[in-house]
Amino acid sequence: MPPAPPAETSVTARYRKGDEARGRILESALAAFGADGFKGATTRQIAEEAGVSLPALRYYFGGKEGLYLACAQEIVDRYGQRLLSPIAGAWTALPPDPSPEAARAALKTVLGALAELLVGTREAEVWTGFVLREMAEPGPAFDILYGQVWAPGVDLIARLIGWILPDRPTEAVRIEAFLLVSSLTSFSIVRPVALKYLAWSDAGGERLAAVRRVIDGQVDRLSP
Amino acid sequence: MPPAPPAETSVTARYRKGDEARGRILESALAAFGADGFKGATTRQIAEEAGVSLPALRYYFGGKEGLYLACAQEIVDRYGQRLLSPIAGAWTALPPDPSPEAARAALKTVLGALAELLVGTREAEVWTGFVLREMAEPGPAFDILYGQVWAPGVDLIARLIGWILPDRPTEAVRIEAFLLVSSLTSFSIVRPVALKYLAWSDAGGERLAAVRRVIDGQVDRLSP
DNA sequence: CAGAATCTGTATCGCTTGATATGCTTTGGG
DNA sequence: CCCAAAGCATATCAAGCGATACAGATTCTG
Repeated sequence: MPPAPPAETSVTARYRKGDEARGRILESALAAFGADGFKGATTRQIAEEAGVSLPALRYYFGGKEGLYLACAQEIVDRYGQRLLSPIAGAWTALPPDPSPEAARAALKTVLGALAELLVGTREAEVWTGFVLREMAEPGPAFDILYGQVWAPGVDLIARLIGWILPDRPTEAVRIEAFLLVSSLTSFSIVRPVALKYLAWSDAGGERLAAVRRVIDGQVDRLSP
Repeated sequence: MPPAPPAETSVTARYRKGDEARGRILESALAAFGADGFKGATTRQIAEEAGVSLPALRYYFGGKEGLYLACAQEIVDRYGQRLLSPIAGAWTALPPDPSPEAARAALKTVLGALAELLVGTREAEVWTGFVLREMAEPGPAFDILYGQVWAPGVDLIARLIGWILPDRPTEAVRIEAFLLVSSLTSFSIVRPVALKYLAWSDAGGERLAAVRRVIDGQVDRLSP
């Protein structure tokens, strides 16, 4: 039996050095799994990039699969919050039973934040690949990623659309929300294609603004 | 040296049995690469599922990478044609310098065919995974897939949108086309998520019709 | 039917993978 | 200062990987 892997969180501040190593392993594991998938990524590559030896992975995470699940949890904790907070912010700023105009403005805010994260920076590339793989072919981390990242995000957007289009059937609203979010994630997932097709060298600044204008136009045209 | 892998195409009808085996290998390789990626898929698994022995892969395709490239070519030949033909059909039926109304109708036809392939059937699931991986992280098959499947498809759709919105800047039109196509591909790529979120057991019949109505609505609302 | 070309299966090689046994070093509380 | 807990590295294992040497079976041609 392994020497009892440390508990989930450091109870009494613990040893510093260990937590740092743990963080580095998680970081390189996220990149590796996101780029190559569970089977494609190798523990040796992850360990080397994190600057630790191979058995350290087992020490901290119990093994490759434990590391994979820890990555999923890390995405939920870190990026999920980064993603959901602007949504929740726009949400709470909304009056109860808001007008279509108020909902439209909130939707623009939310999608703008999403576009900034997914289109404007490469920050999200690390974990969109991870999430996408799990969504395309459900594995051990599907439930946690779907339930705590994907579904809440799309669902809140669907509700906003529902307020803009009160007469539209719920199913049509949900399809609209699904398509909207999916199209934005593509900018992160197949970024090389987007850049090549649009002849961009990057997707920040004026380019991001152009995407936001297109999205805002789609929101403006959301009408019965 | 290997015993001279057979030429690209059977010059004089050749032996039958060999071509059949070749086809079976290609089929299971498409599924395996699409599901697990290049590194994740194993030659043994491909061979077993195709009902051939391991060295047959080397005999017909030279090795794992040759098989991968042959899969890309197969996608271009088979599905690329299946995808591009309705687009090209709607294209040639269009008068030169068409009116916004004619372009709008053509766009609906094209997107409807695309939706039927990507949303309505699981036929595309095999190769959308393959294409997506290559687009997300360019490998040896990127150029052929981008140049002969992705770019032509999106480009033709962008031109149709350009005719609907003649005053819109080219870049905005291209972004719109990119987002439109990307959103549809999501139905094939992350099908499990789409089905779960919409509480569907499948995406045929009335469900496909619902998606097409939403897309048609988006096309109808394409206006300056 | 003979012989060459084409196809297929067995066995194995060298390598990489994830896992792990074992012992040394570092850390921080008493 | 001491020692138990925590962190870490070397070395190695069994399993699975892609590739391939080689002999046998099959198929078409003349």
